[in-house]
Amino acid sequence: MTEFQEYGFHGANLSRIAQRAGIAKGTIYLYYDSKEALFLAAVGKHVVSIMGESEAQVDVPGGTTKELLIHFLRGMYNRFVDSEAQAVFRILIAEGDRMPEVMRDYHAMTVQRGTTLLSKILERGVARGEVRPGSVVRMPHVLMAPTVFFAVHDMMFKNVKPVDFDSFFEAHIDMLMNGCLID
Amino acid sequence: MTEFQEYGFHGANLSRIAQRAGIAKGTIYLYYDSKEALFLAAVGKHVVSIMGESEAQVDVPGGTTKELLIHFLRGMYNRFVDSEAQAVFRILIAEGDRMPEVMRDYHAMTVQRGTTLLSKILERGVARGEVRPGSVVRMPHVLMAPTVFFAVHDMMFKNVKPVDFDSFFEAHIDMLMNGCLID
DNA sequence: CGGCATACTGACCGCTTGGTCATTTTGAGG
DNA sequence: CCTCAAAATGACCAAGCGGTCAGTATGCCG
Repeated sequence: MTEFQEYGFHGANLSRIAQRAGIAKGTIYLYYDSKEALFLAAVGKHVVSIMGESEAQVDVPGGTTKELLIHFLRGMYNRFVDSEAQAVFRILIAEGDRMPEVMRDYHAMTVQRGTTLLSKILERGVARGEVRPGSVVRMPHVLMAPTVFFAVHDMMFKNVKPVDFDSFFEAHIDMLMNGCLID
Repeated sequence: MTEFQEYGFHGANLSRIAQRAGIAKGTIYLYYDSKEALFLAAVGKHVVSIMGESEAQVDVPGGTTKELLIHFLRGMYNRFVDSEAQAVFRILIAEGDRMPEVMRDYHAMTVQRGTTLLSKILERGVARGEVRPGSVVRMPHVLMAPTVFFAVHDMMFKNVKPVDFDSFFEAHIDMLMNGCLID
């Protein structure tokens, strides 16, 4: 995965992968038919592992909607800050077109799952009178958008001008709770 | 650019690039020293062109803060929906590490410029009593995060489960204006 | 210890491709 | 129509890499 992330699919070198793994190049072919098969296996494995963590998130504790949202979003940030998850994310942005079925899985494990859970939290919040019904409830994607932004910004500009996580998270929560305009 | 976007740096093929350009492979080397030089030139040119458009955005018309924000954000979405801008964005995510100085330029032309302008709008809004001061004003990144999310989602999942732009934009504006919680 | 199957190795092969350069084409000026 | 310099060409080369396979190491069992 590291090799693929650093060099991309074409740039990745099987001799180097073998070296990193502490085995000989030929050994790879005892377990995988081709470079592509190895690549798909590596990506697929990590997509599954993300699903596992996401699954655990579904068991949210009781509490106010605000608490639930903070808990859920913090979990998302944690997952994205993880460098292996970021490696998968990055490589799927770059080379996802070559593997539509992996992209379907990835979508199901990330966006689909995330919006589903957010919808549950929000609808529960509407029922409790804690959440204002409206377009945000119908499009929960916008609530997790800053998470993705942070991950992308981190990948691209970590060495140019990093963004402080705590301030960003605070602003994220502040925005989704109150907005920034006075009506 | 198209070739690099489709195959990545390593996967891009100079014969094919020449063919697309309607010239012979050798001709490339009359103008560029190497594949890398060609790549950097292509990316650099598009980074500059994005700067140009961004520059134009600085001339915001007068109006309420809400109007200014909508105008500014709509401009950002338009820029990101453009397929060439997306190609540059995608390739910089994938291969930005190999060209730190390009990344610095790109950061200046996008995030830096965007946050600077947003800050101006917000501070003006605070002065006019239209904007609630707080962490969002200090971290305007979160206001443009959904734009980046939309672009990334579009790149990755266009063929899996596209998101309707109008609904998304509406939710974005709704969130930044009002938040979604009732306090 | 010996026999044997399984796992592993890395030198090797053939193909692809970045890069070169002797040769050809172009077109401006006389 | 000729000359000649600048531009363009594409066959060619060398290097690198995905993939193979004959040979070697390992370790279980009788």
